[in-house]
Amino acid sequence: MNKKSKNLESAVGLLKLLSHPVRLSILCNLLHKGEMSVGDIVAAECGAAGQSQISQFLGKMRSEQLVKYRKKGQVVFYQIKSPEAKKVVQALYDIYCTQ
Amino acid sequence: MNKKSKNLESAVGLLKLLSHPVRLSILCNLLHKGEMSVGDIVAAECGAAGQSQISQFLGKMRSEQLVKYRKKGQVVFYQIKSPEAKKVVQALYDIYCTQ
DNA sequence: TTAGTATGTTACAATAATTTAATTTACATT
DNA sequence: AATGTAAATTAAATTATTGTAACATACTAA
Repeated sequence: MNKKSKNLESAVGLLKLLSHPVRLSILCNLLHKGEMSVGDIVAAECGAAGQSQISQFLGKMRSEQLVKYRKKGQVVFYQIKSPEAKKVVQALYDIYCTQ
Repeated sequence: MNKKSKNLESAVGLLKLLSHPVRLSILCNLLHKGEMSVGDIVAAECGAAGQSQISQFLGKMRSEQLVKYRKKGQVVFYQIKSPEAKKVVQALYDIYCTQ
């Protein structure tokens, strides 16, 4: 696989993970708050997704190295791990959420 | 629908269109060349997608206002129309294609 | 130990996206 | 008119994503 294809696939891999309103919203919240517990993440989505779906999304983003977590007691805190994800989410925020 | 949801949906709409290696590659080429004929676009993909699929992708991106076209004889030239798309593709290029 | 709370996992139905081939339309050339 | 070329359309099969419910695990507190 040449370099161009690898870059494309990396970018597309990230874009696919960002291409869901709940996942993007979670990442946007994490970007601005730094760290959130799963409970806070679920609450912040205001019913747009249930606990199970959000846990699945977090699991996927974790397995793709987009986010990392730490556990304190029974509470799990997530934050964004990927610098590329941070940059793209910030760019989207600048484009769509500042007027 | 509140403003946050609208912003999210707009961003996700764009991201979904960018989330395919051939579509992203087309947009990246258009960004840097300014304008390309469908024939040139198909050729630039080097077999990664056929004429039919590329035409379908262009049709979708046209209907979503991401690109615009002009016709000269039987040749159709495309260019990027959406400023948001330009910004995000450029951001991805900066992140993944400069070292 | 029992019960409660936080989070994760599994399985499956529903929906959407992708791929491919065949066909069609529009224009150009002989 | 007949042929060739550029691009678009349609349709069908395949594959991927999403949404939902039920269940499981891990920790906490009574």
